Amino acid sequence: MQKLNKEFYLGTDVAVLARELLGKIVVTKFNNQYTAARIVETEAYAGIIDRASHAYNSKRTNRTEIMFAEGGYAYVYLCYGIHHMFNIVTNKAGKPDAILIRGVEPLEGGKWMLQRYKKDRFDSSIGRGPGNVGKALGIFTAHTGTSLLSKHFFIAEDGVNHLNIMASKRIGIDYAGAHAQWLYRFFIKNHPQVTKHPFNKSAIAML
DNA sequence: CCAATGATTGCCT
DNA sequence: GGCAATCATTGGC
Repeated sequence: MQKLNKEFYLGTDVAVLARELLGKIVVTKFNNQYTAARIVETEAYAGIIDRASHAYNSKRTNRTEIMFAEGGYAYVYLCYGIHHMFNIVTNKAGKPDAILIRGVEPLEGGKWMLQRYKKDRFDSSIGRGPGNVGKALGIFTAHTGTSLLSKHFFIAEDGVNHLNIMASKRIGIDYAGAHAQWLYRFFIKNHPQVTKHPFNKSAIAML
């Protein structure tokens, strides 16, 4: 399995990168628990010009500081006090783009995932939704700032496969005004680990 | 200092 | 379809 290199993360078009991440594999090996899952849904957040981005208007806080680093780091933040949201920082240093991983298909380490959910059987909710991505893979806010070129936390190339990719508006960002209309959400058509949402119906197929 | 809230989820009726 | 859970971060005082 080939680890994505630094150049990938330095790409300057966050929407293109969000689409390219579909099908790739997130690998974590925390506390000696190996888990891997295929990315099936992403959202792009375009740095300082995007009203939906935490770094909009160059807003720098302790939390968002990692977004301003060069691409290739994890940005993990807590949402609603419960959900650990895993983002991938991209672009050059000073260009705070990020990609939210919203859905993954479990591939390896199912027993660790079940343990994290306190379940004894698999169901399609495991890995579906951004909060569940962190939950399945054991990613917490403490991992923010971790390099994705490290041994225990990285993204890997998957072999070849033709994916049926759809684009839609992003979920849960009504406050972003006109920017909420951008087609910056990408997902694999009809995949069970993709969030169920009305936007799915108006999504556009991509070549 | 302190109140308000969110790139959400899952359980309830 | 409605809504409670739960807390770090944020911004206002």
